[in-house]
Amino acid sequence: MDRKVTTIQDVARAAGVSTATVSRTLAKPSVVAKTTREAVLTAVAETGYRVNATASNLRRQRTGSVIVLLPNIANPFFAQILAGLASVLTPAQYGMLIADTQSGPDPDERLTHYLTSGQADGLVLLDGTLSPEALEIPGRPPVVMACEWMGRDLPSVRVENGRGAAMAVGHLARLGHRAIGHVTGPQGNVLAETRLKGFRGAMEAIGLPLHEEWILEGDFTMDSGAAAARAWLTMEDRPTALFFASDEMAAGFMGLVQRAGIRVPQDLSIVGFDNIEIAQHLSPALTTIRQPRTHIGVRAAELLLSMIETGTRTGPSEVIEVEFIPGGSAGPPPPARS
Amino acid sequence: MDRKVTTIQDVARAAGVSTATVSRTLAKPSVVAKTTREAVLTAVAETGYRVNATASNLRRQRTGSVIVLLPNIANPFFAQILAGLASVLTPAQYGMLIADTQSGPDPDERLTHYLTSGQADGLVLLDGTLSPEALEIPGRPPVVMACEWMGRDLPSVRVENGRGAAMAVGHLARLGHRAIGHVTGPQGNVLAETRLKGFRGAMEAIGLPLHEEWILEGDFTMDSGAAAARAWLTMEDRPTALFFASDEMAAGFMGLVQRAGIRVPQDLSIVGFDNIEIAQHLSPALTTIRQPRTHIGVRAAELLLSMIETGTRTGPSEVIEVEFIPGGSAGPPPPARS
DNA sequence: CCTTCCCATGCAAACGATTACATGCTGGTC
DNA sequence: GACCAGCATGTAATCGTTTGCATGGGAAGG
Repeated sequence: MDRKVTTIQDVARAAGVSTATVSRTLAKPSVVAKTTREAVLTAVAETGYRVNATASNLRRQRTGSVIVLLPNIANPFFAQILAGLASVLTPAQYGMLIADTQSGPDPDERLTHYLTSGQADGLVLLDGTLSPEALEIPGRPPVVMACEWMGRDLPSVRVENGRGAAMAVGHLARLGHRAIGHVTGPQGNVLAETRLKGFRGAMEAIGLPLHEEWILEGDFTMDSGAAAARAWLTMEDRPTALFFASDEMAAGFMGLVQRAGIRVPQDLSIVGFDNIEIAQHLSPALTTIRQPRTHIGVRAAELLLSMIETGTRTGPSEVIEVEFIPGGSAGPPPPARS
Repeated sequence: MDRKVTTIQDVARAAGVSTATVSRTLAKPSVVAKTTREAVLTAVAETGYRVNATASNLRRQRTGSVIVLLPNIANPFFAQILAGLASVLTPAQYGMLIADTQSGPDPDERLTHYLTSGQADGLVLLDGTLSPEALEIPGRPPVVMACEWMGRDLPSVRVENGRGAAMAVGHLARLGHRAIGHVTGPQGNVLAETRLKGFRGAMEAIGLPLHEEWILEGDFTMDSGAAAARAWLTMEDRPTALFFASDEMAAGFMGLVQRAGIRVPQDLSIVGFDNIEIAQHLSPALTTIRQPRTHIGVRAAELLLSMIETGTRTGPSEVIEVEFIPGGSAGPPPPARS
């Protein structure tokens, strides 16, 4: 029966029309007469015809898919952004191709590869550590960055990172903390740097002393949060509160210091960033800054689709609001010793 | 310059050969003479030619991509499996298309769609709740299931779920627990049912009493773990230990009972399943059963690729070992009251 | 020197759709 | 009745590759 795939020719024969009419019936039903339209649709149903996407794409000079390039697929942080992207791309009939920049030897080379391979009509870039030069390819498809950003001409969708940091510091200061530290993201990462700058700015604005040794470097992972915890435990003069550039680091830190007998928030206050799912299920629940990741994905996808449709290479960037999420991990500082 | 894309014709002209030779040079370099091969490669480099994947796929009757169909993209549990899949598919020059079954109205319809749309050469299925009938499509591409399974003819890659449950129960029993409960995954899920069966089997084998009211239903999420915690807190006769069908539920449960003043493991012992990243960063670290998710993804991808290459629709299933991960969340039961 | 064979290459037909352009028909207007 | 407009449909070129078959030339063997 269905041994060979049915083509548009088969449908045309069955309906007694030309292939052109079949194609038109499926693409713009309004231009064909009602009777023929019905005949064609019946023939389609009978033969079980499905249009061959590859052939269609070849003729229409498009691919029908979008590549999402992220630093590391295994990082659950991106899962929700992917969900947001998919919720827009799927209804718009675009496939979502996932690739990461870490698995190969040269991340920039991967980007170039995907930009020139013609495998996609557009690209969503979630890795801000790539070099902007890799994007300077004539005739490349449109690119949108999400979460991170670089250069000024590349459209991006991101949150108010600096303001989030300021909200965290402000909250801790209002609780009475004066000795506030920060655990950063990886050096060279624009998110990490912006949050650090936001932290410094807020400390200065409030008039709190800034101890450079209270700024610990992390890389957004739980393990690096735990490493920061080990460093904090050995400090002679410890900050009474810490703002983390990511919830993952905050969680890794909190777990380790709790196992070392430190009480949160009685001995130490903690504020994270992102509001990942586990945050509210920790004990105590994590006080954090919410970053609406699904929404970021949605907006990035919408932006990219509009660029694909209009053929633009550049577009407006969008900055999305953050929200303060109170938890139990931040409280008043312990009474001063000595 | 690069206004129009360069085609194989341009390269052929530049190298002074036919398009056939160019194609052969790129596909099987061994069949063309050394001198011509070099001339072609030079021309390719000069013109910046990239083969048009769509045209190539059309001619070769393939798509060069694989669809991964999962219940919910936002679930971080799948992120590591995706990483495993990608680590095999990318080097093999296959694109990885991601789609979920939840976003549309009818999950089965989505599966049918992807099986018939001819958008992929193969499909990795991570959702075992779909009906097997949806797979009975003549001429469909090969399908491999990962983590879950259904039917007997569909190849799958999964872990020893029953054995993992038995390991958990055995550990708790050796610590002295006799009152052991279980929080299950969602009804109808094959993983949930197998782990539940493993739990019942182990309890019986060891000779421990089974209280049906100590078997709480969850759905693998942290929220459902928290809900189970609320139920446990209201129980008059509480189990002293709980085995959870997922780490997420265990984490959600532990957070809530800890905030209610319960001490883990002094008052209650907890064992999870999966060994998600957060497990070892909780306080106490979660005792759990490790499921090597990256490896599952790797094996599933390898299996699928071999099926694509050989044109088989069926293949061997594979069951991967689990590993007991000791943590701090399981300890001896509290001394009996009254 | 003549076969025979094989190797490297070219020719041209697919792959399956879309769409600009041509055509034929219907119906309205003067 | 002639003419024109406009609509529905058909014809055929095209998208960029891959690959079965044909071809030509050189080497090897007699």
